[in-house]
Amino acid sequence: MAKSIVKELQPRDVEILKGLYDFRALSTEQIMVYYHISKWYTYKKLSALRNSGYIITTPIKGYNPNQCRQGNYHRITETGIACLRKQGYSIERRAYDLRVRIRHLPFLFMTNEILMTLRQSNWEVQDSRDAKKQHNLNRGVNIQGIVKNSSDKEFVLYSFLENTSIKNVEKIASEIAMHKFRDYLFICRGGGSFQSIINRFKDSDEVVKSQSFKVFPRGLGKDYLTAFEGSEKKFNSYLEKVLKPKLFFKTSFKSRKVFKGLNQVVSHNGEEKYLVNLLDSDLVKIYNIKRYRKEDFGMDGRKVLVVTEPNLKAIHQNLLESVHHVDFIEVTQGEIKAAHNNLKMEE
DNA sequence: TACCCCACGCGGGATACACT
DNA sequence: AGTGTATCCCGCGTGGGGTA
Repeated sequence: MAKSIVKELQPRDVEILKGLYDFRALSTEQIMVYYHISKWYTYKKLSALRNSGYIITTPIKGYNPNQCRQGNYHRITETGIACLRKQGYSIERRAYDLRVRIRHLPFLFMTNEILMTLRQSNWEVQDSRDAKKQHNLNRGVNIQGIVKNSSDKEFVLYSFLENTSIKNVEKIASEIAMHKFRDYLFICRGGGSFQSIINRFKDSDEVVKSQSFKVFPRGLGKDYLTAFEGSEKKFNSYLEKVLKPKLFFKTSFKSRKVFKGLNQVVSHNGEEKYLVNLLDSDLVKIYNIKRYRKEDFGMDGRKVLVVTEPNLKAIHQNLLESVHHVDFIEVTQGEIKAAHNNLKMEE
């Protein structure tokens, strides 16, 4: 049978080519999910694009360590780029500039997955190259991208696979010490790297100098960031909705002293407490809670009510073990995901 | 022609078992 | 125990059949 080629370029074909140009490499699955194409038609579409010379396909190796067939990934060719140019896109890079080193591929896949997921909800994303270019950063820095939510807050993104070397973490620490950003987002694929990031940065100078320093396991990160866009306001209104009447937010309250990071008072089971949402495992928040000392609590009288996730609770408790005036409430990842779907339905 | 779906083939790690 | 061989299993993706 003759090989199928692209007869008429569809809008979606162009989008796929644009995606490959932006993200440099995408797996079959990523294309399938991101462009909402049925499984088998994705294969068909991709093979037509391939046969027409727009893309080049290579098997993935080393991404899923315990699986032999890990699927293919695709990159755009010079022909594909010419095609984009014809469609009116301003194109600066050549196919040669978009090639990916094999060792780098797993990192790229993971980061792309995050960037694409965020771009689908209300985030603006910049990949590492764009981010470095715009902020005049050395091309060797490990920044994986910069993401901006709907309230224009910008986070610097770092992502990690299962394990990460001490050397790598230290390199990132020195980058953070050096540059001027204040908000950070760390996304970790495995518990190993999650724990190493937490251990390295808890109570560190880097955290003290930051406004936020959020550390997520990959799945929770994707669900949380798409559901609430990293906005405490959106999260708070969700929380109030699901927990009423047990919990509601106080708009006016008196304090003899203002404690940094403790600016949200709630009434929980009839008791006034400071609410801190730790679903993002923000190390700045943890630092602030720890500075609310026993004497402060004695004077103020409000406990801290921490929102945690069942799988992270032990870690959070451990981080806060020196603080005794803390209560926990749990929100599961599943509930976050469901909240997101519900919000989508309402739109 | 664009799109969707199913059956099956394929590759190779994992596992089980036999043999030395 | 260590090595060789057969089989299973899993998930990817092609070929072909189908619909609007």
